[in-house]
Amino acid sequence: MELTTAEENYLKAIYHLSEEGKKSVSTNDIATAIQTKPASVSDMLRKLGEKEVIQYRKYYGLQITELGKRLALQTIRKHRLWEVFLVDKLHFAWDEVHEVAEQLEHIQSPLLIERLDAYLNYPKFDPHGDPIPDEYGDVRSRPRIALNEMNIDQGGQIVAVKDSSAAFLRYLDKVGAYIGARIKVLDKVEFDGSVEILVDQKKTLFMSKDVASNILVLQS
Amino acid sequence: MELTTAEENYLKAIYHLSEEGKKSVSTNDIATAIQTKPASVSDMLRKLGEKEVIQYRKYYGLQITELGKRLALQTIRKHRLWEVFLVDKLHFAWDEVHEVAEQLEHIQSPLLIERLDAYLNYPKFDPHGDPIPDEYGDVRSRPRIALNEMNIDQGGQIVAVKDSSAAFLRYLDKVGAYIGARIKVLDKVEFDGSVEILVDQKKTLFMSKDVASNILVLQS
DNA sequence: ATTTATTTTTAGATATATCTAATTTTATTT
DNA sequence: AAATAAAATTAGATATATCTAAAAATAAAT
Ligand SMILES: [Mn+2]
Ligand SMILES: [Mn+2]
Ligand SMILES: [Mn+2]
Ligand SMILES: [Mn+2]
Repeated sequence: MELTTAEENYLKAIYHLSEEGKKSVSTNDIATAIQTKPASVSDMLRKLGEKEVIQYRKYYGLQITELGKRLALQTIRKHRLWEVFLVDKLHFAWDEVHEVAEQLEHIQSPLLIERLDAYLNYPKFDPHGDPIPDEYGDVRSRPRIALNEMNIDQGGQIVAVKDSSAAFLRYLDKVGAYIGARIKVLDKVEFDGSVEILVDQKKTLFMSKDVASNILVLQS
Repeated sequence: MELTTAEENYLKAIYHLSEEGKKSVSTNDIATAIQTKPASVSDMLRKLGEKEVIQYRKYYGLQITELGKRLALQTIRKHRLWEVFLVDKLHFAWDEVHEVAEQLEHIQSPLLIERLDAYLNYPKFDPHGDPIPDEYGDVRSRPRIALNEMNIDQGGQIVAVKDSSAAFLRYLDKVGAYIGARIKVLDKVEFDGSVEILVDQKKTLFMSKDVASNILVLQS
């Protein structure tokens, strides 16, 4: 069972939406995620249904199948391994890797991925803190909490970001929030949900609720 | 000016055929090289003509333009850099790299190639001894002679192979002929053009004219 | 100089992936 | 419950890339 590049992109989007969104995934959601038109999505859903990577009933949502999950996780694995390569070996910034990994994830060669994984020393997380599935699609996920949901005086370590857009990542670079940083919540503003945190026991940072909600913390 | 993957593959084939074949490149030659049908080639030639990477007159051959050469060399540069990466870093055998490089060469990212080149320490030749064009398309070519055209007692160093097929490369591995090996012609058989050579001053090897003609030597 | 053979191009299909506009189905209001 | 709004699908185009079969142009042979 081989998928085209377009099919892999759709399936990956469907997998991500299924994971987070809980309830059923809508045609419009997919169209938004993948920057295309709903008409194109309908067409593709029919094809993905025929290939049995989703279960699809017209007008009623869809459900990703076990086969679909396995294939999506394979593509995600490739995407994240390439991101590690770009950052660790080619010294890309973490906001520069996404577009390129979006292309590299479609290269077909099991040997390549096996070797790349070994070369990178079997990394468990990508530069944005997202877990890298193993070759069987198993994901070791850590219990993470959004920074805006922590209470005053609670501490932890930044382990991932929800938003991987270049704009957001560059903002984090600028204010000095990075993956691995140890943080503690100093204050929370009831009114707008913004927070004040202490980074690495030396620097205080104010951030809006919007920003904080996109930072994931492993509590200690 | 951006080319599709298919256009890049055609242009690369046309460039290679133009270089070696001397005279004009035929539709059938391209079809053979690229494993497609002449009808498909005709169609593509029209498109490549419109994009001005070749000069095309129906029924009379074609000529690659300066623009076309520049773009072809860019793709060739990418292909060969990836081959070096696969062999040097991921420990692929030299007969395993071609298919994968054929895909990787189409990844669009100037930064990626720039960084990859630096990471590999600006290699000048790929694993098959072929020169890697610089970012401006300049190729430093060495004067090379086919092994079957050398005379008895002449010596040199194997620097490249003409045929990069897995079958041929594995044969060379098996008999112990590799790029970098120092060789000397011990004997030539008039009748069938086969040769006997001394490798690294210790091992003698017999090879047919067909094999010898695909081994390129830098004479000393 | 015709005839024949070869090469190349065109015509017409098929497959993928996308779009706009129209239609259909489901969901929400009144 | 009927009317209206929203979401999803289908119809019909366009663009790329490929194929087979037919036609046209060039090259080779008699
Ligand atoms: Mn992608
Ligand atoms: Mn990532
Ligand atoms: Mn290619
Ligand atoms: Mn090569």
